[in-house]
Order: sequence, then structure tokens, then C-alpha cells
Amino acid sequence: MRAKRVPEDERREQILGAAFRVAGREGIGGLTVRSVAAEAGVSHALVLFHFGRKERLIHELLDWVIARTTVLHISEDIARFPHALDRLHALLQQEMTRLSRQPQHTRLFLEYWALGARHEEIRTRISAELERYRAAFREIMEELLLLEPAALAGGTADGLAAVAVSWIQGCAVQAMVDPAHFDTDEYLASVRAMISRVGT
Amino acid sequence: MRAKRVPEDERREQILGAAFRVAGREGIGGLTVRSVAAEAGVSHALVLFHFGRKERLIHELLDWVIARTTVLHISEDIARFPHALDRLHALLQQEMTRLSRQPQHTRLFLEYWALGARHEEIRTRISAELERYRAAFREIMEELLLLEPAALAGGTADGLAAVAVSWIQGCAVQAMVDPAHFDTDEYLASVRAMISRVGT
DNA sequence: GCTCCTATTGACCATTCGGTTAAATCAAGA
DNA sequence: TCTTGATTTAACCGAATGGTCAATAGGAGC
Repeated sequence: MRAKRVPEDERREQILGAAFRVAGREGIGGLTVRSVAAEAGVSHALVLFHFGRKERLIHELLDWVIARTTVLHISEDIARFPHALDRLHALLQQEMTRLSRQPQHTRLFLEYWALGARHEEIRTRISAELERYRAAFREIMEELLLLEPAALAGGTADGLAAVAVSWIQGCAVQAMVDPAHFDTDEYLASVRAMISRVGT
Repeated sequence: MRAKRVPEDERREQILGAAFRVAGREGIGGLTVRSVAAEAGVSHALVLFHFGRKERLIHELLDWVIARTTVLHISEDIARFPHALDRLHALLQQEMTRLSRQPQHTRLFLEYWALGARHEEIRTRISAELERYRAAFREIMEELLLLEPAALAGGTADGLAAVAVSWIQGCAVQAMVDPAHFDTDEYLASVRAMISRVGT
């Protein structure tokens, strides 16, 4: 059976969606041009026609995942809190629940992270996304440092932002490996306990 | 040329060492029975003779890496500190510098971590190692909670231990992706700033 | 020196993969 | 309706992979 003729954008979207499902199921390492084509219901030659090489498909899949992940959007509900500490609390909770609800995104991202060690293009994308992530926290941390310089003596906005990112990453990664024995609420409570005395 | 006859233990060790170098260079995904054999200077049939299947080689490599990584050894220098907070400080610093000095171990471990999402045997090993890691911190955190229950109100030993693991993992992982723009000392200073007022 | 056991190897096999190409098909415009 | 150009496919190719197997070599015990 022959696939209907379809506009280029639509077909690329269809193939990338199929690639996402295959990568979630088999991992990036187990992703093949043929499996993606089968998942999309087209011939494997068509995938190569639209993406040229498998490598480019994998790169575009990373962009696709990043674009589709509403990552770190500071909602109005959060922005409304006048105190930076409250915004930090809310942001941490939001991100942790988001990551725990999208385990497939997290796993896929972790795989790209590992791949980045050997592929510069992927590392660049990951690095940019990481920086975007840190920037959102840095803003809050700067305000926190301004409000209570004594409470965080020795810390810097960059360093504190990186620590906040570690909290979220660590939660997602530890929850991924043994979701049964990892209590996200308990984790979040402990994070809050550590920063609760700031600004009080 | 034919490889000399060698005791089984020695040969397995030689092959696992070669597998470690190949995995560090090409990644676990790029590890093939033939490349490991070439690195070890033996025929690829011999690798399969000693390990049966590629999958078993990869599993044994994980054990090998875990065994060879002197992970989280609380030295006497650290144990000598009477105050739990000082031990925590010292342990964090030790682990961060260790991980930053062994980036290949970290990268390989991260790859296994991602693999664990789809392979239960690997996930089990990783989970056990993670638990071992948490346990060392839990001990300190319990003491800290006992000393200053008000300072960490809301936190639990398990949760705080998981947070400490996140600090270390987050540092290693963020440093891996852009070692140039990540300042480990600044990060450690910020972590210390957050817990500095505990017990004072 | 001879035998026996096993570590070791080269040759081989079926499968899968990424990629190429020529042919077929379809839709739109003249 | 006919032409044209892009899309889609089947068939094919060479390379690499995991795994098997019969043959071989080499050392330990006799």
C-alpha cells in the first residue's frame, strides 16, 4: 500500500512523532530508520528522503522533544508570589511533578545527555537547554541573595541556580531508577527544610 | 598470530579491561564484540567463548566498573570529624572532586543509568549502588536531625540523603555537559552556604 | 614422547542496518 | 488532457554484527 501524497511539513511531523514513540520504546540506541518508518506507516526510503541521514533525524528529534516540552514555564500563578522564596518553592514543586508525570521525556533526555558526551552537536543543544534552565533559577536566587545576604553567605547566584537544577535533575533521575522506593513528596519536603530558614 | 594460553580469570580481566576502554571511547551503544576483541588482541570468538553473549559481557562490565570505583569510601580523615556537619562537608567535597577527576566513569555510569530504564538487570544493579550511596549520607543526616531538629524541620533522613546524592550527581552531570562553564568550587560553596547555618 | 582436555581461532552464516537508485505514482498547472 | 516536477516505493547493495562450529594448538599429566 502506498502512502498518500502529503505536504512536507506534515510528513516530517508524522515521522518525528513516530521516531519519538520508537525512541521511548526502544531507546535511541535501538532506533533504526526502518523501525521509525514502520511506526509511521511509510517506507524506510521515505524517511531518508526527508531527513537525509539517520544522524540528522536523531538531531531533529532532540529539537522536537525540546520544543514540545513546555520546560520551566513560570506561570502567572507562580510569578504572582511577591517573595522570591515562595516562587522558588512553587517552581520546584511544579518542575518535580512535571518531570514525574513525563517519565518518557526524562528518560529520552537522559539518553541524549549521555550521547552528548560523544557528539558535539547534541552536547551544544543540551548545554543550551541546561543554561536556559539555570537562568530561570538564577533570577530568583539573585533576588534571594539581595534580600538575605547573610543567610546564604558564600553562595553565588550561579552556584545556587546550579544547585536548584541539581535538585530537580536528581529527583527525576533517582525516581526513574526505582520509582517504588523514591518518595517525591518526602524529597521535596527535605529540600524545603534546607531553604526554609532563608528570609525568615 | 595466536594468543597464548592464559588462565581463565586473567583472560576475563583482560577482556573486561578492553571492554572498559572501548566503552569509554565509543560508548556502550558503540561497543561490539569484535571491537572489544581487537582492543584485547584476541579473536572475537574468544570473547564469546568466555562471556557467552554480548549482553552478559555488558552486565559484567557494569559489575567490573562498580567494583573498580572506590565509591563513597568514608576515609578515617573524614570519620574523625566529631561534628556531623563537618563530615558532610568533607564527604561532599571528596565525592565532587573524585567524580570530576573520573569523567569517564561518570559518563559510563550515566549510560548504564539510561540503559537501566529498559533492562531490569542493569536497573537492579544501579538501584543497589544508588541505595549504597544514599545510605552513607543517611547516617550523617540522621545525626544532623538529632542534633538540630529545629534547623531541618520537615526534612527526613531519607529525603535529606537523597538531596545530598542529587548535589553530587547534579554536579557531575552538569560539569560533564559543559566543563568550561561549570565552576565546581563555586557550586560546592553554594551547597555549603545552604547548610552552613545548620547546627550554629 | 604420547594423550587428553580445553583454550583459541578462522571460516562461515543469517540477519540487520544505512544508504542509493531507478522506476512508479500523484497532484497541480498549462 | 498532457506535461512537469516532486513525492513515494521496491529492489538492491555493501558493510557490519552477533553467534556457531569444526579444526587446531598447546600445555598438564602420564
